[in-house]
Amino acid sequence: MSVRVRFAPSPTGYLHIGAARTGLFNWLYARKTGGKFLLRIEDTDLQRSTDESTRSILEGLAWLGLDYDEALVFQSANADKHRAAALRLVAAGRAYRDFTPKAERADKNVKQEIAERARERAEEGVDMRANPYRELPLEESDARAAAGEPFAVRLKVPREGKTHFEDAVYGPQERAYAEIEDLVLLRSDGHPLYNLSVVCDDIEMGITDVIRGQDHLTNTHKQVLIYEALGAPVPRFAHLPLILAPGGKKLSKRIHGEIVSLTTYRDAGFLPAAFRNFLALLGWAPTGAQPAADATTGHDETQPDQHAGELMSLDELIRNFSLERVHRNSAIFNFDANNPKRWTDDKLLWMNAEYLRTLPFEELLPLLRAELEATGLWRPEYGADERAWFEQTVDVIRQRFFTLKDFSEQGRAYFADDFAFDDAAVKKNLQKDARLKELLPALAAKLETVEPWNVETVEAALRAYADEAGVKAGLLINAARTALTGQAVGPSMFEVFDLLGRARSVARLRAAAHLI
RNA sequence: GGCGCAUUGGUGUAGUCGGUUAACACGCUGCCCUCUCAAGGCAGAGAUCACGGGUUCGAGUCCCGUAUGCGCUGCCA
Repeated sequence: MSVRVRFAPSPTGYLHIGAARTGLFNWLYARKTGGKFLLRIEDTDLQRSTDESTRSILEGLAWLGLDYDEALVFQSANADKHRAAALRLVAAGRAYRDFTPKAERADKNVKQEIAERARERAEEGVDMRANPYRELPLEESDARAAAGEPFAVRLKVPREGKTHFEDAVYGPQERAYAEIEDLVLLRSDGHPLYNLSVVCDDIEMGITDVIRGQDHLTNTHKQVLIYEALGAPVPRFAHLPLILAPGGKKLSKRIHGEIVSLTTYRDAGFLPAAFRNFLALLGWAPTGAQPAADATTGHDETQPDQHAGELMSLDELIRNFSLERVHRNSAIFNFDANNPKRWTDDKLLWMNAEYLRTLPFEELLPLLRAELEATGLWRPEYGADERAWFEQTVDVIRQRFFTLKDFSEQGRAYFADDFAFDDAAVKKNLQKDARLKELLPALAAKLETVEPWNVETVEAALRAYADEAGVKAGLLINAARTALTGQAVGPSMFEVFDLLGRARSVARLRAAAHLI
């Protein structure tokens, strides 16, 4: 049977990077096996689900390039089927109606409350099968339901025995029935609960492999029980290690904020390919990961590489991916909220810069164009008459950029005249030496007559003038860098002169004299 | 509390059936290059493989225990 996997996020906030990683692994597995990758929005918690979240999830997946096969499924649309399934189990004696009034629970310290209750129950040795309605005759149960008495539906978990399944990542798993309560399938208001809905939908969608976060590992036993009660084949399971915050703490939206949202990275100018590559390496590694230089790419499209590097194209990712190589311990997503330079994982930043430097210009262009358009720096000429200039400029400046944002921020001076001057750069390169107030305009005058205008001629002219004025060429070069780009750092200065052209260069040298 | 899972340098990872100096990437330090900053090149610091026992001629690799972290334990998903 061909593989069918699904990614099933709940739309209760933006797309979490951990969820994105789960989506990626599902997608990779589907593409690797020639199977189908389906998408299901688990919006059964109507209180918390929002359309905006759904949009954000869809956008995030599209950004990562994770296209899904077949129609998008909204779990809430299947509630009637889930309800019917629960009632079918009641009729078959695999579940029962529980007429116990619903216990109200303060929504605040749920986790703590649950743990406390579990502890008390364990200490008192409460029998989890002691529900008075568990053995209520079906006729009586039907009658009370027909009379309008509210009820929840619970799965009738056998007293003796255990569930077991083979997890592709965590290996064989077992759990005694005695440790599993008679879980609620249907709330007393008729609302189907998560474990039931998931199983019903996975059955209906023909899911063969359930790949999801490790937080569902122990839930899986309950779901296996539901599959069995429903008489459906149990799929294969693969649970993925969690992604944690520095210190091994849970990575949460509430505590860590934007850092966990996929859209943060898109908006910060990360390249989808780079982010995807980074994400793939969280909890998974190709066989005997080696430096990229040693990659002995066999160029067999279907076989994993002997020694894949860490930088992998989408095709390489697909080719090398396997659930067997997903490991079990959780990964830490490293970042430092108090350090602007380290606001996100170092390796992610490095990887993005690497992609930015090496991506074929054609592939970079649309992303760059979007960034420049968004910041009002794009000019149609860049795609037409000035395309050669644009490409040359981008190739020069991208060598030391980290994100797409750098093109519109540090790189603004290449595309517009209204760029900002970095204070530290002005102090260091312009105000450091008062002579520059005269030297810069004089240099401008010299450059006005240089023919032709290119890297060599400008360099020769500048060095000649430095000699003539009795100053080190470096003084003029560094001052010019700040005068022309507003920055203290950047590409080789003569390249910059060449790219900006005579008119702009000269004008900016003169204008900068006023800053001294 | 119970049950489950995990634990290799700061981070991500490699380490096939246990076999001499624990590998790679990011980050960090220094040097080279140089008009700055990156990139690149070179050199280096950083791990008694969580801890304690055991099995073995020999254990990161197998077994037991402890600690720590995480997950589940809900008429949340």
